[in-house]
Amino acid sequence: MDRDLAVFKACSDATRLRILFLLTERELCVCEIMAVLDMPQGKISRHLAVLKQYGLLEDRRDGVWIYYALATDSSIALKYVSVYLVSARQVHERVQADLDRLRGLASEGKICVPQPSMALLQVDEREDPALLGHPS
Amino acid sequence: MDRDLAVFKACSDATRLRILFLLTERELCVCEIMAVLDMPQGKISRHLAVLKQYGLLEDRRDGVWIYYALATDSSIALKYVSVYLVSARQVHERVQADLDRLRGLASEGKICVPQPSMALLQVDEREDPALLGHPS
DNA sequence: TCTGTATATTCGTTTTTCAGCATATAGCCG
DNA sequence: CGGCTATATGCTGAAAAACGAATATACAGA
Repeated sequence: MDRDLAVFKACSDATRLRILFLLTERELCVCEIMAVLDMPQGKISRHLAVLKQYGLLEDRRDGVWIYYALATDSSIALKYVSVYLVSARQVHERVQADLDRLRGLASEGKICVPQPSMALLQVDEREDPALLGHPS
Repeated sequence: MDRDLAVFKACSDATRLRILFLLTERELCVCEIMAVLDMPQGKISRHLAVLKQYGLLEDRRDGVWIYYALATDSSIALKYVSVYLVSARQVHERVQADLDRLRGLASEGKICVPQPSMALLQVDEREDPALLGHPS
């Protein structure tokens, strides 16, 4: 039961709930979540750490980036929460807005794939965000 | 989404989760919950108030006693939590123990139904808990 | 109206949680 | 190695949550 309790604790914060909804779309790296929610990096990282510690998320490293994804049912409660997330994501406006923003980032080419370092780009080119492999 | 968040906040406390599991059995009055969980009255009342405020419970008064029951789906999250509660109650040992204790109280006649006041009973009879309409 | 019981609520304190800021770690690439 | 970037973590203060103990309210019955 403690494991289930941990799941509910993990879900009982607005930021974490928004993150969970975002991750129903696909796995995401920290900077993508930062960009969508427009929150400072430390805050996002800490919430991700909580979600991972409580068993809701798994992470994998790809070079410099760390991708987080919804964990595959590690407790009874998580199973039901997962179904809830998928069902409710079409209903809540704020979630819809977050998902739209995420897709917007992706279509602009701001996706987390290994790209040449920003340091390689000329200063002038930095003004065009489409050229960047990553959001700042 | 705020309503769903409230549901998760309500579930993110061990005592409240135990209360919710108990209420999957049937509606209960405060003193029954007190007896099963063996916790002080003020604590139980406050947690019930939180659960009610967050929309998970409804209450009705019957004379001196106030019965609490699971609310009928007031939000998306609550719908899934309700299904979770019913599914998980057979799995968790602590929940089983609580439910057993509840049924034990009921079979001993310690049920919340209007009964003659304890003051009416002779002092000697009080020693036999089966004679009491209510747990103390 | 007075007594006793069931429940709610207030108060003061302790614990937990969260945010912001700064700093540390780790990987990439030159 | 050294610089840059992505991410994690430590610290501190503020806000929220939870508790125990005491008090208040509401109802029943004589």
